[in-house]
Amino acid sequence: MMLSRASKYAILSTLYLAEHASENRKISVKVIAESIDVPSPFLAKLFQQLVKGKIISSTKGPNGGFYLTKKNQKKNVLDIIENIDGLNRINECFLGLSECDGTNPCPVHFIVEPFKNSILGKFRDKNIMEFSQEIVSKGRKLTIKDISTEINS
Amino acid sequence: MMLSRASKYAILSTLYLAEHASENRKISVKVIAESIDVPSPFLAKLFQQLVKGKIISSTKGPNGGFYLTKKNQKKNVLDIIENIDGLNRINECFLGLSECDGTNPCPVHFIVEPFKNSILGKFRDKNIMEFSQEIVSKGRKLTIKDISTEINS
DNA sequence: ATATATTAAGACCTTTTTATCTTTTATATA
DNA sequence: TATATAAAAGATAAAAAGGTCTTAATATAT
Repeated sequence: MMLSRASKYAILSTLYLAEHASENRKISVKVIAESIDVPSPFLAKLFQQLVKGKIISSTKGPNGGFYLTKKNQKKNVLDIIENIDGLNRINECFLGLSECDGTNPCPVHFIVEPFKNSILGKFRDKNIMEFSQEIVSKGRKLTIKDISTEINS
Repeated sequence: MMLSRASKYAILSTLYLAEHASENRKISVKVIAESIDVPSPFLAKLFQQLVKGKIISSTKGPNGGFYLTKKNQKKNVLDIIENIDGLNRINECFLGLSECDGTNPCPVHFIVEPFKNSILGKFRDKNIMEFSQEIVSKGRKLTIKDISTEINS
């Protein structure tokens, strides 16, 4: 019931593309990596995979970079998670039981299950673009930059 | 917002002790490891740490093993998690944002937060013994044994 | 055409987590 | 008191996750 760091990076970066990139304003890994403070070679790998999965698009060369086509914009956050982590990970029992369901539930099953449905709904019901627009309209900042570490540097 | 495998093992094994062990019926790592299908040397390490953390107790030698004292029984599941994973891990933002709270929430903050409170409550409000009794009274089996893998072996 | 900017691909490294093995120590009991 | 049994301690190994680097391919602008 949790995302890998890779998935988190992928989600944040794809949402960044949704907000800032377009077919004629492609953005390079380097720029995104710096904006949301993610290691850029690692993000490059993830983006490669997302391109293969047809969740984002890319072109090489000058003024190249990553962006979302109309089709890409219809994908949702769960597609990103599925592409990077697979669906098993997010569906595993919170306490690690192999057989955990309504008939043989773990002690927290009936707390976890509604949450899982709710968050999976959130990740499925809006497409990337709608999801992004909601974030923008509410003025939210999505960054993993740690302010306290900046003070130390 | 997730438990390590180590924490899961520790929780299940401690609950096993709560149900099956007592001061005059100590149980060895080997027996527990087999019952709930956890690697026994790994569990031995975890138990060492839980003993140091005064969450479970042990005695060496013949008829030795692990068990819970009255004091141990008053500990709760969150104490186990804290001892093995620390509390940071379970408190991290679901999407990995460094600053995620009510004022600058991530897109799923208001879904995750109630869940987190609810599950932390569950892990804190009952002590180990009460938690275990609830499981037993409901006839639940806590195992990570995978039935499908047993067919293959 | 050529130079350049950028992704693609894949090998490689590091850290963390999970798991194992070996030796030492404590203790019950015969 | 000797012996067997079980945990404690710590060294080591394997696997997974996270991260880096180098080279190749390719699209674009000039």
